[in-house]
Amino acid sequence: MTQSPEHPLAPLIQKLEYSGPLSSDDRNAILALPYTLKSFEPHSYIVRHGDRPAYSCLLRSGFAFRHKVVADGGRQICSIHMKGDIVDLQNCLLGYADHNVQVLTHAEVALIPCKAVREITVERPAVGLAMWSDTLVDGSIFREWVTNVGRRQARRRLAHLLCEFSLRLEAAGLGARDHYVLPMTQEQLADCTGLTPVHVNRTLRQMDLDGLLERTNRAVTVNDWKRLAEVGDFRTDYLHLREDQLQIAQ
Amino acid sequence: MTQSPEHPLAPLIQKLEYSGPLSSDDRNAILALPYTLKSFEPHSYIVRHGDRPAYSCLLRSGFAFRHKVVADGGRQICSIHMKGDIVDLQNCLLGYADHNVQVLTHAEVALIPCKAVREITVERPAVGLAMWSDTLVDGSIFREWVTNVGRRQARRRLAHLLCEFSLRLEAAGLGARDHYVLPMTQEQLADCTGLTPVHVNRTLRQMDLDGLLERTNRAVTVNDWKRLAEVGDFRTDYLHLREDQLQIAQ
DNA sequence: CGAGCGTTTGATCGGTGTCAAGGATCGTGG
DNA sequence: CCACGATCCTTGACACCGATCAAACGCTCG
Repeated sequence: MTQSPEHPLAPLIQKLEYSGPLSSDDRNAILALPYTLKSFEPHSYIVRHGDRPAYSCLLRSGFAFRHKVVADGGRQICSIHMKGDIVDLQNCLLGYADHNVQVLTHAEVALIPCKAVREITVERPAVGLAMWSDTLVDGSIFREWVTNVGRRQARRRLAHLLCEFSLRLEAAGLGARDHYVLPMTQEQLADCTGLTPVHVNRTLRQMDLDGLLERTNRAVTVNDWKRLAEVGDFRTDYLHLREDQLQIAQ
Repeated sequence: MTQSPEHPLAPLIQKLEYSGPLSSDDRNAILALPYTLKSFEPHSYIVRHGDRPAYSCLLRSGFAFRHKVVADGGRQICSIHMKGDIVDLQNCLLGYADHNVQVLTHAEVALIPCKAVREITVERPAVGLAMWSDTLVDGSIFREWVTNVGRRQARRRLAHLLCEFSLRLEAAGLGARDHYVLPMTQEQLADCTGLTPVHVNRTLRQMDLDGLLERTNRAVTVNDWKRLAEVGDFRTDYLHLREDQLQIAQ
């Protein structure tokens, strides 16, 4: 994206500008936030259910996911996060973590003190509004996941999930909607969709046979995005992306 | 609750103080927000998917729910709302509604212009933080719903939903956790849990037979709340209620 | 080359959906 | 005060989607 070495907090600006451009004062205030850099090994936890973290984590590279564990040991993944996402913004205001956050791959993170997050929202209301907007988009995505898991059949569910990834990766500049790297195992896909790994395997295989997509290792190639979106009952609106972030007309 | 006639926006203060007390200046600023009163007949829509509303709706009485419709006509309810909830705060910042909001019962609502909502967050940062917190709690509840619908069996799912209602109603001063009025049909419970009405009926009946609860019309009596919480794999933490709002020790 | 992890596949099981019909309750109007 | 219709609840028989169990296969990385 950038030739010059990127400021560690630059992805945050990019993300917060999803809801509209910020003034240069606002951008500078974001870049002036205090932070500590940290990296996480694959599968390690950023936050555990019950923690009372003093920092917010900005994902600078890699992928992370939120999940909860139920009584019988089952796991449900509630969301996937990528570069630019703040994965535990809520802990700053709510005090304790109500779920786990774990990295998928190796990940680079910037830790921003909660206190600084609260302060910037007071001193620069536009930044506060942008963060609030980001939280609202998060909520919108959760609603779509409730719907996906609650009311769609396996095939649609998986297609929907793949469509969501493709657009979010595209918007974040991490891939193209019809060809991208998805660093998730079938077991993790199962935990996103409330299915079992076995059934995810069969369903993906069938979609593959039907020519909907091709899989090589973890790369996904979508042959006909529009068709996949139809199968997945997928609408882009809930992602609340800007027009110019959706490069190809849907 | 109050002897003197309550200010129409008072429930909003009560709700925003879930995350901590506000100063009297902040409270007065809230009460000074412009608003219009409106009532909705049972089953009528407050907001439809795709709308671009200019107002936020504060629920003053009655119940409402958010829902989405999928390709085959199925409906998924994403959340239930009660007195004090702002049911479409997100539209103020995000521009358009990504889902439907419908009332369950007759409901009294106060419409607050989006502009006024944005302004108060700038002028009174503490109010902005409280609204943001409220959005974050919303998100937490959505995550729990994803988990509930994705990874729990029908019996646990329903028990969990009933536990959530009981605590939220108790916190809002609308009932006791072991006895309350739930104005939902079994079809609506099914749409909350991703089940069919028939299966909800059978499952509730079995819970009734097992002595977990008693149902008369729409009133629910919980015989042993702790046991219901166990069946529902229910933890209170995700609701982010204050200690003093949970009257009975869990 | 072997271990470990993830993927693939088959056989069978079970929880929930579907279809269908009857019963209860409640508001409304004669 | 009763009749009626509408809506919701209840129940049974059966079907099916996805879960479970088990085993083999294929990468990839020491």
